[in-house]
Amino acid sequence: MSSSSSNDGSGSRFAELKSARALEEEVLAFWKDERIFERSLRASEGRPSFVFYEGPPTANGTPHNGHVLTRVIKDLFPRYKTMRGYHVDRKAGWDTHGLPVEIEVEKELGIRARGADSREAVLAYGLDNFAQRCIESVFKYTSEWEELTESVGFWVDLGEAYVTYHREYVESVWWALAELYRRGHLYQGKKIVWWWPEGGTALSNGEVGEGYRDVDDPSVTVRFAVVGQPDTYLLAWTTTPWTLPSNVALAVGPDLDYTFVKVQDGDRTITVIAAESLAPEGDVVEVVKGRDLVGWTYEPLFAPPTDDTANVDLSGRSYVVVGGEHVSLGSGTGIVHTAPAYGEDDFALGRDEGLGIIAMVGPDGKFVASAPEFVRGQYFKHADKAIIRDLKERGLMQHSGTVRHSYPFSPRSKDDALMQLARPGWFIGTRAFKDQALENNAQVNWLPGHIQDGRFGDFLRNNVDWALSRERFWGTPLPIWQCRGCDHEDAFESVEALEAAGAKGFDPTVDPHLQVHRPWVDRIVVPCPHCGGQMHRVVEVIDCWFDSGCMPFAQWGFPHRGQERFRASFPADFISEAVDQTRGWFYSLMMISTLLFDQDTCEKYGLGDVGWPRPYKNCIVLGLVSDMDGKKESKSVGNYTSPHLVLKGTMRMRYVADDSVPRGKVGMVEAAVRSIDLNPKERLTLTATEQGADGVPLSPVKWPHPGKETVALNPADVAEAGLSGGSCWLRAPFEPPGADAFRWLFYASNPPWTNTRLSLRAIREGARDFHLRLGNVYQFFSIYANLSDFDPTTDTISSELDQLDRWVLIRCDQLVRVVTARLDEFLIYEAAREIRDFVEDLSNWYVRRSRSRFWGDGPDARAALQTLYRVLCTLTRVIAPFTPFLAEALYQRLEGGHAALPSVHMQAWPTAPATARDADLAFADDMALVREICSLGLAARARVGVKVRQPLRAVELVLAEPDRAARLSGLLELVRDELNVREVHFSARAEDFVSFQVKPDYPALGKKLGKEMKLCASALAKAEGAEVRRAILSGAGFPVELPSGTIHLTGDEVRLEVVPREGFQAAGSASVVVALHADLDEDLLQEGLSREVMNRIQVARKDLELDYADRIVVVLRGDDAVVAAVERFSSHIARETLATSLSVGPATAGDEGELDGHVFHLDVRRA
RNA sequence: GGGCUCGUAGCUCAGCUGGUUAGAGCGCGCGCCUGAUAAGCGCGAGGUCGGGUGUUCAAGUCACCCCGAGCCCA
Repeated sequence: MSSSSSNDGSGSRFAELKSARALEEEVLAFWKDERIFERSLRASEGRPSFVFYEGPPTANGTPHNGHVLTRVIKDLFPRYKTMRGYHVDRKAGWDTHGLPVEIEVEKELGIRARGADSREAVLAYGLDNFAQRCIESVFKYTSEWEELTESVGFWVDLGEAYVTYHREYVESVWWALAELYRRGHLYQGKKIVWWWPEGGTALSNGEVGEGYRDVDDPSVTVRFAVVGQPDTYLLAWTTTPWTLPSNVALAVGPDLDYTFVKVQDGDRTITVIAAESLAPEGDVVEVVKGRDLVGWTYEPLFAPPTDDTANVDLSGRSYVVVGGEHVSLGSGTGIVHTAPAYGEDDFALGRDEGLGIIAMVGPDGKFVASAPEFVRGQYFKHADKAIIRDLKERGLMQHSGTVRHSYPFSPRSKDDALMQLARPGWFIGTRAFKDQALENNAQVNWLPGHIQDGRFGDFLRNNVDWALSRERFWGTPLPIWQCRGCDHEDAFESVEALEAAGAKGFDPTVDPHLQVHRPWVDRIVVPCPHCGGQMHRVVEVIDCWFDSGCMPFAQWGFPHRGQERFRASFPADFISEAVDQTRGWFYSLMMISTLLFDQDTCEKYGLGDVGWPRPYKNCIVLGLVSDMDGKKESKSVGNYTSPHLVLKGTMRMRYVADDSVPRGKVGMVEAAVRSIDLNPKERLTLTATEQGADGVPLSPVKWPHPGKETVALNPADVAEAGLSGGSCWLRAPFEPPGADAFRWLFYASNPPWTNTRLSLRAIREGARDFHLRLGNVYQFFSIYANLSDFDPTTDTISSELDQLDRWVLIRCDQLVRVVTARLDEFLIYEAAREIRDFVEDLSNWYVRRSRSRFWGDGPDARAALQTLYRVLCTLTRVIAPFTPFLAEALYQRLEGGHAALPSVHMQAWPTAPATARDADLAFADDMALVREICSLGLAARARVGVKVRQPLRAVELVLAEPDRAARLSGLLELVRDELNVREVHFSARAEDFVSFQVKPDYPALGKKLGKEMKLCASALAKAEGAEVRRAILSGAGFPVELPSGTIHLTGDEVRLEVVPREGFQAAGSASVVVALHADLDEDLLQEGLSREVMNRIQVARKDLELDYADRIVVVLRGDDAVVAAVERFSSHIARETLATSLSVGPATAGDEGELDGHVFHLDVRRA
């Protein structure tokens, strides 16, 4: 591209803009060939840096529209800040560890059988091989990610990407862990976790959150027989009967009221105890406080286990009533069944109250050997029924039913229910740092602001220690080695540290990245410095959120290497991810940096005084991408707009052949049909390959969801398109909107933190508003610039500016000023709207009103070209961060031939005076009023019913503020032209056809008058408007009687408005009334007729498909009126229509044409 | 069940610290323009600002309650 593009065969300096797709391909090729991204980075080296952190996505799934959103938001600020003179490193990253990867591999290996113990299967497969497969899987979709990244124009350094499984990265994470260990923040403990028995692992909060689903579970109220009080029972409620055999206590609220109620149970009467408000119907015997029950004991429901398969520890108290603050009256009976092995509150209570513990269900999800015989060996979820039956038979069941509630399942295997389980594991003591984290949080600039005290602050305030360890395989290994001989243990921060401690067992034949992973790392043993025994690594790997939270330093391998890079890039100025990362990356980043980079560490590594916030200063929290109806987009639901369709106009789908689909139709879910939004005549084209030329035209039709990324087709259409193998291509019947339009939707349709309703339709609509309009302006410019050989390097702008030129330049300055301010505040949406409004003004007022100026060849035409050129050049820079392709294409066309820098993205951001001059502001106001006048004038014309082509004698303007008239005088020519009237004047007899209304200026008077405001308003309403106006204009002020005395209203305290009186051809707003003189005389009619003739000639020009500059020869005939009109305006007509000759004569016999009721014949040909 | 966000025209959304004809774009209807033309422009019709109760001279805007949606958490 570059300068050669200005010479693309047409010989024109300013080349045409292509379709979005062609243009984007052109620009991508240019960026690649000229290595523009690299050069922009190199060119900005040494400048102050603006630090951006890329949150690593995981590449083992295909990218979707949510990723497009994050990528385009992330791209905007680095581009902007680069133009503003900063150096912005953009190091890509990949998240490569964790359960999702393991699951994917297990699926591939076919060992992901439901309910089976996948741990055993993985171990049987061999961890060496498994790890290899994980590495391969991690980058399974890399090419798709890279392609999408590139095609939406996200400039990020993929070549230098950090990868969380790389040895350098792992060693940084090890360092962080070793630091925490040394400071005592990393400890081994026991904790209730959500446990996935089939997977043999605990799940993180995030993972658990994904798996919640509404299900029907048992809802049972059980009787616990009170010791020493025959036929008296405590009632406790649970939805997990399988935990009842592990019950060791009942919890009551000490301050709650409990009643003893006599109820009938078959043929006996028993007494049951429950919270007063939740007790069953019956005779109330007694009411006591919860604390009165504390210490009571009861019969175990089931015989206590006799061996230790259940990890029984009944050394503490058991089968006893205890007080618990967590007991509420929200549901149940106010008495809480407590099984410390299987619940978080229960566990905490057990710890605080010194309760025993029974774990009748093992980590494999099955009842242990010491469990009651009838459930022994059963899967926990399957045991509920047997337990309920047993309790019923023994008369211990007060009530049993079912309840619908949400319960978590494995997010990776939808049928595997999770259970809570007390597990040993490693934790980070984050709770002790809660206050520091909150302090840190308080300094972050969150967008939107409510995240700070809302979602994120809330999470921090309820902080619990970070359950770090995972009993899995593919993750950063916990770098802790324990001695088997004594209890010595230590944490190692690197391979080097291990070696220094005399570690043995490294396998030099294996890839260095794998050496720091299981199983190889497990083979490394360290001699124990105390007993001379051997230290082995603990088995756990860590939560992969910890990996990503380390990225500020781990991406550079800090502190083992890259110290300089890290120092220069900590903390970040800007990060952004979607709201679902609040408890994910945003949290892990902040917590790790809060803990790790205290003053000592900062001093040690020369980081200086980092302080708060760290590690990010500004964070845009993005909303989700949803379908047209606000439902979360989902490939498996089918309400999904393919990014490929947006970018390339095609999409690859799977298909099912179904003969109930009519021929010529393609079945997809309703939301998808509406998203594509074809009009009734348009069809998608079905082909076997992406480039397939021929194809079968199909119209989308609503269909029950055929499956993930799948459409339903009639078998005959399948055959006709020659499909095989289950996949097909669908092509849209229009030019794809492209990356810029895609980006623009995310910037301009709503603020980024609100959910974006995505559809192809919405993208195309947005593009019309902005791209098409701007493209048209450029096209207009290029036509006339090329025609008149405009040369921006030599043409100079005249010192005396035309009014429109002056106006558009003021507007352009204002645009720069406002967009700069908004972007500095990270307000993308507001900036985008400003741009859109400017483009509207440029096209619809500047260009449209200036059109005739471009036709000539004199100084005014040059001035117009030069002005428009300057505006376009500025605008190109302003839009560069938003729509980088269009901006680059425009830049190359406008400046490519002579620019000092090869790309707009290397250019400096435009500058404008910090504040506008008062005169300019006033001028902009005046122009706004002129536009209002034109709008009202056109409304009045429409009411009168005369076409705009017919000139009218005059308009009269009445301003609410008459002193503005003088300032408008220079702009009235615009009004005259736009409204097609011969004269424009300010009415001398305003009061004849306008009445004045006076209203109080509420903001001004409200504060002053308070309660008297209403009285004042009604007094003004009753007063004669014209009189008030005179009083105010005279300076005396208008007197109003109020209880507190008489006040004189000044011009600042009232608002004068004008209203047209009945009977005039007028339209008005509060500030101006525009009245038309709509009477037509012969003279006006004749001119109108001549305009009709001109119109016919122009239409004929168009029919002949002439070029803009082609000359014509015109022969026309008509009746007397036509001849007279044409003769009178012949030179004008000839000039306007580029006619070299214009002959007119009387109509002859054969003439049948007609013009406004006149006989008319026209003949136009190229001169 | 808890937290956060949101509910303004048929659709997508603006509406600043409360201030008096509640705006825009799209869509729709009518019309205009014709040297940006498979473009451009104008006008118009559409809203009891989710519902209710308060505070205030004044509420789309503030408070409380209710209804509905989305997300997060449990």
